[in-house]
Amino acid sequence: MVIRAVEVVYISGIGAHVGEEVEIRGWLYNKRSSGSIHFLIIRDGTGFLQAVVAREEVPVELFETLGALPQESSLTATGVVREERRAPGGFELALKDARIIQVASEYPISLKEHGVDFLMDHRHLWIRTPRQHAILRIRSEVVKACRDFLDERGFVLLDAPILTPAACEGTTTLFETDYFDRKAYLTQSGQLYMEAGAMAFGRVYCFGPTFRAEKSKTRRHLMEFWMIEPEMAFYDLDDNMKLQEEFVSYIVQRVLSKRSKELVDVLKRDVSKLRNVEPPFPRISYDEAVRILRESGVDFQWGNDFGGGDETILAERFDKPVFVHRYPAACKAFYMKPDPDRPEVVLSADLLAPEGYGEIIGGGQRIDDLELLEARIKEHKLPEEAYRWYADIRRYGSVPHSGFGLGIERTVAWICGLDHVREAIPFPRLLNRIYP
RNA sequence: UCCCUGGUAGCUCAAUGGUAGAGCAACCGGCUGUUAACCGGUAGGUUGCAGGUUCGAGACCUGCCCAGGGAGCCA
Repeated sequence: MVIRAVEVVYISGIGAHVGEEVEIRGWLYNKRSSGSIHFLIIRDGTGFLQAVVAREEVPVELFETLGALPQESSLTATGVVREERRAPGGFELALKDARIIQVASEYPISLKEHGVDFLMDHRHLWIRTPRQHAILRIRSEVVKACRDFLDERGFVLLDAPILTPAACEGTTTLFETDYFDRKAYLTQSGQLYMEAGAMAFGRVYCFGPTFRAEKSKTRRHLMEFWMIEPEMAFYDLDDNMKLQEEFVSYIVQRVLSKRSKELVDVLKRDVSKLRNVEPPFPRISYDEAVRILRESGVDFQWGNDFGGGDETILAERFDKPVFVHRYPAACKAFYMKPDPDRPEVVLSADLLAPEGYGEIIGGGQRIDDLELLEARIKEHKLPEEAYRWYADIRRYGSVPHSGFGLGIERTVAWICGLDHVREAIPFPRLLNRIYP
């Protein structure tokens, strides 16, 4: 049994150990020196702490070793915690002893500015910095909030497969792979499987990566992104939107209450724009959206889908996320239920985030009539055999049902105020970029 | 696939068609409260690649490669 002389603590909880001798374990983030006194900034994953090394208080060899230690070297340090106004964070460690675990090679990421390409090539190291910590911690909180919200309401997590036999929506380009001499595709949505799940469990959701082989090159696109997709039996379009606004509000308020430090201190986010994200959200129809665009001087043809610029114009009209419902059927996937009052539009709703972050949710009520679904599968020239199980859902106890998919990275980018979704995921897959 | 912008030291960037430079990082030295510490010094270059124009090209022209932003498509 190892007997430790001092308690090992994490920097995040250092304030509870003032006056005590503790050990911290981590990496050298930065150091400064005045000749006879070194200031080591040590990070341990939970935070950053300044350790003070005074020449007269440690052995000469240790003083010199620490003074020459390269950035990101790993070490343990022991000393007494004290409050100190001059130290970043308000506390510091009066270092008594340290053990170097590894002397790092020359570290590529300096504390000065770097370009995006360079940082992306070093993403595995970039995630060690405070800004990336803030973003990725918020991502972690967003995911937890999503799951807590649904779990508390009795939803069942039902994981969807990633390898699929055919396109879910038949529109976007899929990544193809070999499945023992047959073709298989990386999923672009778990929704179809969730519809089966909703008929089994009532309310379900899946959460996982989805893949789109589109050659998109914008700040809103990733080839691989994470989506949470709830699906509810006996929900119509209005029930669906009501759930969504509660869901999104819950996520935003959770991040505001648990991660405001990251949001405000590190990311400098203007949180006043997030505070009023509470139900209800405004709802406009596709027709109204077209009217708004035309009033704004956009030459927009009824029947087209909105572009990124159009979405920004619409979202700018409101200080909350806004629903755009009842799109033309031609814009949407084959399984969307037509509006009984106007068959040329479907009972879909997209949720547009404010401040130009675009569509964060796409969803709608699904076709529950077997004949109509089969007709749509034919119209879209989809392989009927592959969709046989999907049609079965309408064959055995069909009920009205709805669902939606929320894109995690776009949601995180919006909440954090990022200018690109690539920072909202630990290791982004971008067009022409699959390293690291 | 298309449009726009860019590619110079490890990194971030300068350089009227006329001797390729600075800051940071590295290395050597100095400094007892630093805050992306600071001060002095050393070293560091096939200017993305291939052609062309010119007495002379990092700069101008052509092609290609790579990256960034946007369009289309989407969450």
